[in-house]
Amino acid sequence: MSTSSRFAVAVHVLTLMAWSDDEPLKSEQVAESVNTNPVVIRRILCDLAEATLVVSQTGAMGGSRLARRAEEITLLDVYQAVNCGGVFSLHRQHPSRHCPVGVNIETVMGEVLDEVNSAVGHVLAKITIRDIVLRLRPCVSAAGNKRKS
Amino acid sequence: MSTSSRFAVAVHVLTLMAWSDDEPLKSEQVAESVNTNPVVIRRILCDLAEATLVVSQTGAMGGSRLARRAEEITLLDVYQAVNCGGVFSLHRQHPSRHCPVGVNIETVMGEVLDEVNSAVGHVLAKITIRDIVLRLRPCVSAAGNKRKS
DNA sequence: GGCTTTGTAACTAGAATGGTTACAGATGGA
DNA sequence: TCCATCTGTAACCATTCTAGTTACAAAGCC
Repeated sequence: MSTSSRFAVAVHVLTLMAWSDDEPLKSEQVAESVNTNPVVIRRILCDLAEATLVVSQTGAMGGSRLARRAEEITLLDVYQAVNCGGVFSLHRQHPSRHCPVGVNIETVMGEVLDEVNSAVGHVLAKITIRDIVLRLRPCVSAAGNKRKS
Repeated sequence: MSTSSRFAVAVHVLTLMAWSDDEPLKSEQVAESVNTNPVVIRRILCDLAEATLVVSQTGAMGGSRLARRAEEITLLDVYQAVNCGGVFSLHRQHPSRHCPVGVNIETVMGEVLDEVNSAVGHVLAKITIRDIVLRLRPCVSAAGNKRKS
């Protein structure tokens, strides 16, 4: 019943960069949009940089920008970059080896976990950061239309 | 990067009951196979009972058994019964409402979360406790063959 | 009535998450 | 060359979650 919000924030960050069209963003600007601390953002940016999804530059006038085009970054790339573990966890303690169920349940549930994770990956691989930007725009235009009426 | 093992344990428990063919199991017996404390098991059994997947009886000679046949309990039933939350979490703090991305990213990521959760459900709905028992047996026979050679 | 077992509350230890401060190192510009 | 700026990262803290544990009331069989 607990997962981290790192994935959602990472997508948010990349979407901001796609939105801001190649202009480097400072961690403080991003933090303001996400409503958190700049260090939290920089930690996530480090993960994204390791996966070559963003490029960061230190120093004055530095910041981070996308390392690829928005349509070439899938949510699966992001999911793997921030390494949020699997959908569920296996047993903490190994079950009894003297029980016919206990001795093999970990293997079987491991297979189930693989199937589930694979299904998640399949969904995420079909969605790119560009798609997220496009899904965002209708909301923005709707707001614009409201003002007009 | 953290989920609970409640789902894996719940499947383990139900599989034990399917294996033991309608003979009521005490929480202490189950705890021995899972290698944990009986109270941990009883807590999970309460969730499973609320979802009418098991029936428990207090008192001497009490215990728990399946409320339906093993082939009529899917892993999706179990997943929902132990309510392990979704695959990932949305933002802890709401993003800035003054940013065109921040103001709508929660909605969009909520939709993505729904898609992913739905894919997980689709996989889990196809696997029953009976299937888990069947997946277990080859391992057991393999162990038997080893002793024979 | 007495023994057994579940249901549940209360407390604890340990881990994970995110927030915060602090600072070294890189970078660009005056 | 010096300074202001920004990232990368360590260290620490508060909060939350998980599961382990003890304890006990209530239910149910013999």
